[in-house]
Amino acid sequence: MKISKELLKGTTGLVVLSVIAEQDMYGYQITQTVKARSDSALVLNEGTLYPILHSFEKSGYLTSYKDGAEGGRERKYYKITTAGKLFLQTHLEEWSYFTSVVNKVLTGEN
Amino acid sequence: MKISKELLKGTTGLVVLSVIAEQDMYGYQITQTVKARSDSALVLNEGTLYPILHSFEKSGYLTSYKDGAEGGRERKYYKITTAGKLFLQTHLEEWSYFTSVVNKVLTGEN
DNA sequence: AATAATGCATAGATAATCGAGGCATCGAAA
DNA sequence: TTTCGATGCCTCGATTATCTATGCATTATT
Repeated sequence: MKISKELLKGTTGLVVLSVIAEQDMYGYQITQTVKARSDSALVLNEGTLYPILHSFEKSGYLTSYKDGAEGGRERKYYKITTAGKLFLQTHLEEWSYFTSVVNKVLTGEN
Repeated sequence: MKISKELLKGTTGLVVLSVIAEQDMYGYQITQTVKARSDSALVLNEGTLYPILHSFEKSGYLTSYKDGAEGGRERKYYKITTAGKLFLQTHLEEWSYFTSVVNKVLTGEN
């Protein structure tokens, strides 16, 4: 098993996909969800989030649709695709493997 | 507790410092040690490793000395300093916290 | 009326890592 | 003996994830 560059460089994409996988979400909602769940340890900058959403949509991992909520203002919701679920699953395994391997090195096991 | 940018971007420095903390090591030895311990999952590029060693030395986390081994060729050994140990300790805690927080978000806990 | 929060988006700067190269020594195989 | 892979250190330019800053609009609060 080999760890991809993207995962080594950051877990942002993984985090974003995983919260959308639970339920359709719009950008601002994603930032708030991640922040809340991480006790404010993980903060998604908009300058980071939106390009990721756009690139995932372009890659076919997400689709988007506009919705006006309950008579309120319009939001852009993202929904995970089948390809996105597959991508998420492999990268979740990769993350798990990555952390175990790093911990192995850090603790000096061999 | 706040996660530093460096940790978010990579664990390379952490891994490097932690292996040197166990015993003095030279560059090539570090790459081989990390590779062996990680079942070849983590590979330190020389273009990544050497700049890190130099910057850690400049920051006072490492000192270096030349040694000819057992009548063999000369190698440049790195040794961790007290400041380096402190740096390592805080960043180990940070890594641990970071992974727990990411896992929390990924598993949907709240 | 003003301000903070919500909501989407992009552009330029920053910085970690990569890929490729340079150069030298050493041991083993051909 | 020569050639080639492994060892050993190093630097430079390119790539790319992320950050900071900005723009603009709507909504709720004070």
